[in-house]
Amino acid sequence: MSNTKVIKPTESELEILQILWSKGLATVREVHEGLAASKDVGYTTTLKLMQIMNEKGLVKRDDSMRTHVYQAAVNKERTQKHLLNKMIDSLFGGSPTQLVIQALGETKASPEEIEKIQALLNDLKKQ
Amino acid sequence: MSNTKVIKPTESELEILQILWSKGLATVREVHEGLAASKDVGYTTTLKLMQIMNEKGLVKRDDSMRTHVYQAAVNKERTQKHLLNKMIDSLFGGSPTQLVIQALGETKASPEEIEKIQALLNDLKKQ
DNA sequence: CCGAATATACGACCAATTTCGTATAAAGAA
DNA sequence: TTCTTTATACGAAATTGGTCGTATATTCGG
Repeated sequence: MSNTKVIKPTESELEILQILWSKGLATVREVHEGLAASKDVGYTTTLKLMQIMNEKGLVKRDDSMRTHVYQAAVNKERTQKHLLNKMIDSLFGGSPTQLVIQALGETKASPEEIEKIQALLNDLKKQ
Repeated sequence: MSNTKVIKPTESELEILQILWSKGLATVREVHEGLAASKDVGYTTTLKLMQIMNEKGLVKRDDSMRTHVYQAAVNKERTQKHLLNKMIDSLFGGSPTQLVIQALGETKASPEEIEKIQALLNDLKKQ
């Protein structure tokens, strides 16, 4: 009953999910305006993409009104985690540590953020 | 003169690069056997892929012998970093910290590895 | 009521990726 | 030498992701 499906959004789908995750509910027009802010794309392209995402189960929609209202159907953290794990496996030989080291290597992380991570690490060591 | 090229290997190309990075030098047959261990694929498919990668400059090959010998032409760390940054942008709102937190969240990192990361963080804080 | 604006549906196209069949040449075994 | 195995080259089908045009319906302003 839970979400054991394979999550594999494409690049474009991820962009749309980003917007839906931040907005919660959104119409195609709203999502499209979000996309159009950073790239050049036609309205029907966005529409089609979202229709396909609906078929795939990546989003849900309320089509009881003429203007459909969409929302993400996949959990943000779970999706992040899933893709992250894929990358860890395929690029970092299964070692999350290697990935973390690379990610921190050239980072612009602020001191506060660094301390947040340190706190997390201390917790991890304890158990 | 240096490697400012856009690195964008596909999924399959990444699998092949993994093998080349670990082996250093390898023939198509060797790479193919590596791939075939985990997925079902024909020999000529692997061959074709590697030929294309050669054209793209992702690998180099020595074809002075009948059996060509390949090696990766792109740097492993640079490739990792590049793809990591892409993921940070597209999935974690540009925050490497968020990615790190997710990656550490459910990790199987050993105490030694955690300390390695902590040492790195201390260095980062200093400068 | 009528025309413009705005919505969804849907088919079709294009480019990139992946797949493999087949041709051909070289090497090895008998 | 002759048959089998093992290489590479190459063409082409199949798939997938992304793009958009066009048809059609609904809503809205005047």
